[in-house]
Formats: sequence, C-alpha cells, structure tokens
Amino acid sequence: MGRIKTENNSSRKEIILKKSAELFKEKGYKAASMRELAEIVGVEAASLYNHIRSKSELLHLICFNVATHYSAFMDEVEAEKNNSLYKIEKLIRFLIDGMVENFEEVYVCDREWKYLTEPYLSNFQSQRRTFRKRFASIIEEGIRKKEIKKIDATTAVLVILHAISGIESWHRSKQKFDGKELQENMITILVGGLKK
Amino acid sequence: MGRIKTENNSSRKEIILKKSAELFKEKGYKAASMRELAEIVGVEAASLYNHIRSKSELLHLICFNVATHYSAFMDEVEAEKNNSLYKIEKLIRFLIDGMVENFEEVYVCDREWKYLTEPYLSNFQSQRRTFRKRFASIIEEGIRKKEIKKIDATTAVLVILHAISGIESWHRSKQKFDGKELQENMITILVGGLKK
DNA sequence: TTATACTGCTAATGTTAGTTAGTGTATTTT
DNA sequence: AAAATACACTAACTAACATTAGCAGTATAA
Repeated sequence: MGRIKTENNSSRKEIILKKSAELFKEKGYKAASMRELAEIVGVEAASLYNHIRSKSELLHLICFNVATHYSAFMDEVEAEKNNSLYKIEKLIRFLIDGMVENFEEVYVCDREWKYLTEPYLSNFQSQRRTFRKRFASIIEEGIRKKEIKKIDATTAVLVILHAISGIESWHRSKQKFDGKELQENMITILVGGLKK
Repeated sequence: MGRIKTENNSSRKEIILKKSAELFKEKGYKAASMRELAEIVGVEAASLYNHIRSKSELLHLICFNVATHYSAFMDEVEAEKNNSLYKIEKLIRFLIDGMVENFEEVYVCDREWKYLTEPYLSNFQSQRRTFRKRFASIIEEGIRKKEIKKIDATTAVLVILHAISGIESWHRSKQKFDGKELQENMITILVGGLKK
C-alpha cells in the first residue's frame, strides 16, 4: 500500500492517533476495529503495530492528553485573583473552545473513558474527580461571597459540564456552526442560572 | 440451571429486558455479551433465544419504550394552556423523574442508541429530532411572549437535555441520593438561566 | 555503498462474539 | 391422562476481533 504520509511535524504515530480519535468518536471504542482504523490510515492492520503498542494505548493517549490539558488550565484559573463568576465564565469558555476545536479527542475522552484498562482507569477517574471538585470549590466560593445563588455546587458543576459535552449534537446536525455564538448563548443560560 | 423465575406480572422476556438494560448501561451495548446477560438472568446463553429474537432487539425495545414515553408526555404538555416557563419546568421535572426512576433504560436510550440497526435507527433519530423541535418551539413561544431571554432556543434545549442526562454521574458517586433536592437545584439553575 | 533501523506486507493464532440445531424435560392445555 | 407447548440444555458454527511472527523492501546514516 505504501507508507503513511507524514506531513509537517507530525509523526506516523500522531497521524494514527488523530485518526483513531475520529473513528472512536464515530463508532465508539468497542465497535471500532483496528482493521477499520488501518483502512482509514491507508495501511494493513498489522502495520499499525509498528507504531503503537495496542488499541487500548490509543484510548489512553487520547484521554490523558485531554485530562492533563484540562488540569493545566484549572491551575491557571485558580491562580488568578478574580471573582468566582469571572473564573467560571472563563472555564466555560475554555471548555467550549476545547469541544469545538479538539472535538474528537474531547468527545472520546468524555464518552469512552470507561473502556480504559487499569491502572489508567483509576488514574483517570481520580483526575476527573479532582477537576470537578476544584470546579465546585470555585462555585462554593462564589456562594459564600454572595455572587452566586445558594445551590448545590456539585449539581451546578454537573449541569455545566454535561451541557457542554452535549455540543456533539451540534456537530452532527450543522456542518457550519458558529462557536462564538454558541459560547454566548451558553454563557447566558449557564452563568445567568447561577448569578444571584 | 432451572427456569427463569417469573414474579408478579412480568414475563420472562420482560425480566431479560430489564437485566439487559442494566448490563448495557454498565458495560455499553457493544461490550456487553449475551453470555454475560445469560449468567445474570441465571440461564445458558442459548436459552435467551427462546424469548428474544436477537441482542439488537433488546436495544431497540429499550430505546423505543423510552422514546414513546417521552413523546406521549410532550403531547400532554403541549395540550395545556399554561405559560412557557411553566411548561418547561414541567418537562424538566418529568425528564429528571424519568432519569431517576427508570435510570438504566433512559441512560441506555441516551448513550447507546447509535448501535440501533436500520430501519430502527432512522426512526429513532427522527423521533428524537421531533422531540427536540417541539421543546424548542415552547421556548421560542416564551421568548416571543417575553417570559424568556432572547437566546437561541436550540441551544437552550441542548443545555437542558444534556444537563439532565448527566445525572448518571450521580448514580455512580452517591448511593443514597435525593431526587427532589436534585430537581429543585436543577430547576433553579436551568429555569433561572432562561427567565428574563 | 554498506549497514541499520523503519515500516510495510502476508499468514496465522487464539479468543470471543452472536446465533442456530437438535434434544429432552417440565409445564400448561385439552 | 394425553397432547401440545414452553423452555432450558449441550454442542457447534461462522464471523470478527486484537495481536504476533517472520519476511521483504526502503529510507537514512556511516
């Protein structure tokens, strides 16, 4: 079939990784086969193993890329000296951006992480729990400072995160779609729902 | 192994259906095997086929049960002579109740429908699209009557539906959990985010 | 130009999947 | 009590899966 074409600075492994995210998003991790992935990449299935260790390696690379990216941004936000509503808005915008720009990876990370194998599974779950707790803490701070309504912070985090992860329905239905407009609408609804 | 025990008014098929919803929720449709399902039911895998036609029949029964239930409730709400915010609140409460009470079925319907086979897949997608459009129409009516902020109705529906479907995280983390309190919190955030 | 690491191929392996066939027994109906 | 139906079993089948072994050609560096 000929080699995998590498362009720019991306290695063959990175190409496979990118394509696998698209495939996993499309079909789901379990339903996606290495043969399909190989065909998309333009190579025989066995040849993939010159570049990757296993199918599950692909999944955990995708999930941990996203997770560490999120964690790093949370560090940044926490370090700021701003009020809670501002921080929350910033987080929401970041999450929507991530969903729009790195759609496949974020989507797979969101919906397919349960197929991670140990020890990655436990590790991932712990990172996810931590992220949510940090998010909830910001909301709680806002409640204490009376910027935000008295609500259960954990519920608020849940609503926000799942509302954002739902953006996938968009990608399915509209090909051309305005990320900025979406952001403004979601901010209005979500931040509006929290504000006192 | 002996027969499947039938209790009350539920047929053996209904027992299998219920258990399959739990299994599909737990492992995902593709990762769940008929042999596992059989073991849970207390029977050999082949014996399941005395009651059901195929694995995919189970999935489509689950999905269409939920879909027709939702559609019927939408009929009811649309027929009412109430303002939009009231209708929306009623819908949200209904959806949360459904998520809490028939958790497994609703969850599977939400996350695993893409594994439906034709012609069920197209049919299901169309029902889902219709439900969302009807929901959006109620919101648009509210915007026209100035009960609701000027936002994109489709985005609002998206936010609401996905926020609710996110309740699964709850079931995972808390064993004892108060459906009513959850409802009030979510209503506060979501309806609060729409209200002018 | 020769040596080495890369990267593709074909072929095969072992596992697991959904499902069917055929048989015997328990339950229900007549 | 006899006949019919329901249902569970064992055994097997075919298909698909991830992955490995071994080999051949190709790009890269010496």
